[in-house]
Amino acid sequence: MPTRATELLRVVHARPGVTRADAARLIGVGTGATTELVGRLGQAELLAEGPTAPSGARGRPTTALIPHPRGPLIAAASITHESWRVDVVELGGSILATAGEELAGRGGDEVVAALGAAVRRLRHEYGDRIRGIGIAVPGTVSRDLMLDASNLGWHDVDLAAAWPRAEIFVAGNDATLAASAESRRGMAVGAAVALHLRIEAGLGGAVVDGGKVLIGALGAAGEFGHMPFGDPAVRCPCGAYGCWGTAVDGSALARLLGHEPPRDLITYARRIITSPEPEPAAAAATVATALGRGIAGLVNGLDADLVTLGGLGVDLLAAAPEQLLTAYEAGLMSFRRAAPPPVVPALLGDDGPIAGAAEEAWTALLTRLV
Amino acid sequence: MPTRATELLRVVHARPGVTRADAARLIGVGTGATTELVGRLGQAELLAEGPTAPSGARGRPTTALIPHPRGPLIAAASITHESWRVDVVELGGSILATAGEELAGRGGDEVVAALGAAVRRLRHEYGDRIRGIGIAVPGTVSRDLMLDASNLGWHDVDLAAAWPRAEIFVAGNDATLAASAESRRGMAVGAAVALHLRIEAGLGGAVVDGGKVLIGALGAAGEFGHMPFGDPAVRCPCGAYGCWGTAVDGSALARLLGHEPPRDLITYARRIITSPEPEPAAAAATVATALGRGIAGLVNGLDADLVTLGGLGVDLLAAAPEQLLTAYEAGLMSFRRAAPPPVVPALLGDDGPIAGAAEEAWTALLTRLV
DNA sequence: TTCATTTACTCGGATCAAGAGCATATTGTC
DNA sequence: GACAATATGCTCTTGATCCGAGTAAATGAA
Repeated sequence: MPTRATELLRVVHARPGVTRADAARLIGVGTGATTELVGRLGQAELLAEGPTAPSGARGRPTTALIPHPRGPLIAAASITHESWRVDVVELGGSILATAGEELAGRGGDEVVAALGAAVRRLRHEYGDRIRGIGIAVPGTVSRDLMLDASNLGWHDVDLAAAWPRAEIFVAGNDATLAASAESRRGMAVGAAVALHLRIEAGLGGAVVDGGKVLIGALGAAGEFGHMPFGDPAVRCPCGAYGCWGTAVDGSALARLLGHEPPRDLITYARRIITSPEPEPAAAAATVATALGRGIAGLVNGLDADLVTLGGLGVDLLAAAPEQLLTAYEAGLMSFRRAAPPPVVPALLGDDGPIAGAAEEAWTALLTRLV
Repeated sequence: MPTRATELLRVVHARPGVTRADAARLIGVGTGATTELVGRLGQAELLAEGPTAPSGARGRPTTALIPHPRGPLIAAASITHESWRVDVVELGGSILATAGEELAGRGGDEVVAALGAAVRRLRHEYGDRIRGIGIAVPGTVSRDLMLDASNLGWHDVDLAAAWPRAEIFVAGNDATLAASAESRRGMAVGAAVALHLRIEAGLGGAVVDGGKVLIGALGAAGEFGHMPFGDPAVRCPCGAYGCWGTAVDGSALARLLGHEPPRDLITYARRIITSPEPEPAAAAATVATALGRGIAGLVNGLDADLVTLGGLGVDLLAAAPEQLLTAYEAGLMSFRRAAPPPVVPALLGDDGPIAGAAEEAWTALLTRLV
């Protein structure tokens, strides 16, 4: 078991502003130990106590546990297909500062350098309070922090350059990190097994089991877009045939509509999906059906109790809910049909990846703060 | 973190006979703490010390840590499509006693009652040393320990009747538990993400991530047989279409060969797969291809670094390795093809499920032994 | 004002673990 | 056979953490 101090910090991170008495009950310690704990963590400049709104109940009033004004911070960054951003995040997830700009066609190393410069500026401002960084990227990250983002045409981009020798450095796929955020501060709080699917250029996702994101042996778990749920005749850029991703992303819409595959698949797909015209709508419905069927397969295999959708998945669910959910329920094993796991839009939307980067970095940091 | 005592017991369980000095290094304690720990656990009748083979190296010889002769035990049980069995398992996984018999067509409640009687006899023999039970079953187990085994025609069988009010009671699907065993004492030791697939009547499996088996929200994870990798025209008994299971089990062979689906799918399938005749061999090859393709999809999505096969999967791999592995590699994402995760027969074979039941029960027990 | 209720603080004791220093048991060398 | 080298085990001190019992403080209700 982690130490009581770590447990308390975790509780405050998960529920900032929790009352001291509630927190003590949650981690199961007596009032004596709580005094000692809160005192110690206050001395260490990790926690502070603030006033609580009067509860109206009897008894001595308690205080709220909040992040210390000089406490540690995490830099959370996100690179998307069109921009990058860095936030400074305190215990509990609040954002103290932010910076960012458009990619403007720059290459990966340039973008990482710009991001690194922003991190340095923030570290100058906040000093050693910023203890580490989490980065969400639209691609796969190897163990040695090299990024491959085929959609952006980036290969072997060294993420570590954003903050060499950082004490905490976590990087991950945007879909993976969005899933993490969704399970802690989004729709999937409390879900036993949450499945998050994110369609942007291609289909990615992640499984969160008991609050832990499955990262995979190489950090490439969640590439559900490359499961063969699709048309075996369609070749995927990955080299395999029948990949699900080729049936649900912008390239599928272009194929259905006889268009040339556009350069910006995401913007194109969003335009088609939200189009009121019958032909695009039919294509969207076809794609929604393929999405629903595949979701059912994943729910069958992974026994998820909640599915959250991000990116274009949200648009598809909004545009063709009937087709998506019908295909979904038809694909479920019969014993699941009585209570199909809900398929819902992710709560955090486009902030999911950066929020997840903050969560994962904070999780790593919390194990270090005694 | 778990207490040092628990850590030490875990080390001894994982590597019975480990030397005292090695164990101390593994859990990172000094010799002083080790003396105290081993003394305490010896007093508690959990560990004993035995002689070691002379190492030939200089220095004071150390002792081997072994289970205490009066230490706690676990009953591990397994029900298959043709028999049941109970083992008494000590710390470290050694089997002290065993009992079992054929099912002989009996119903689920009768079988559980017979198993329960065997457990009572063993408890009479070993007394309170037997602290709990783990049961592997060929079906799904709900949270309240009701078993559904459609292959045996059993529904709502109350497993708890085998030992009502047991201190430790874990039950699980045979494939899930075999995966657990394989990851601790089989081929998958050390794998980051191990995928285990088991074909018997239908296809089941499990994912082991960092030593932990994914159990799913309802305890039904690993039903990969119901992912739609198969022919969308084939209806699965589960109600969905295109389930992978329908493409790789005995029913697929029967369909390919134009046979009536036999009553005992497992024995039938094994006969077909191992047949030297060209027609059955071709059917087996077709099925092996479908298996390989689906495995690739799972590896892509879950980022496993090892795949172990159990049940008929072993026979298929032996009968048509070429077809299986070709389809497998063709289905992998291109970046994986340089080093495809190995697909190998499970080491524990038919003992996988019962060994997994023992592992899971021991894991549960180890958290309780101070 | 008084009491019930809830929470916070103080202090003694128990447990656990780390580390220094010393003791012990074996192998290898002279 | 004596001694050095090496590896391990034991004792004791110190410190951190945590629990529980008892006491004090702050609030609402009668």
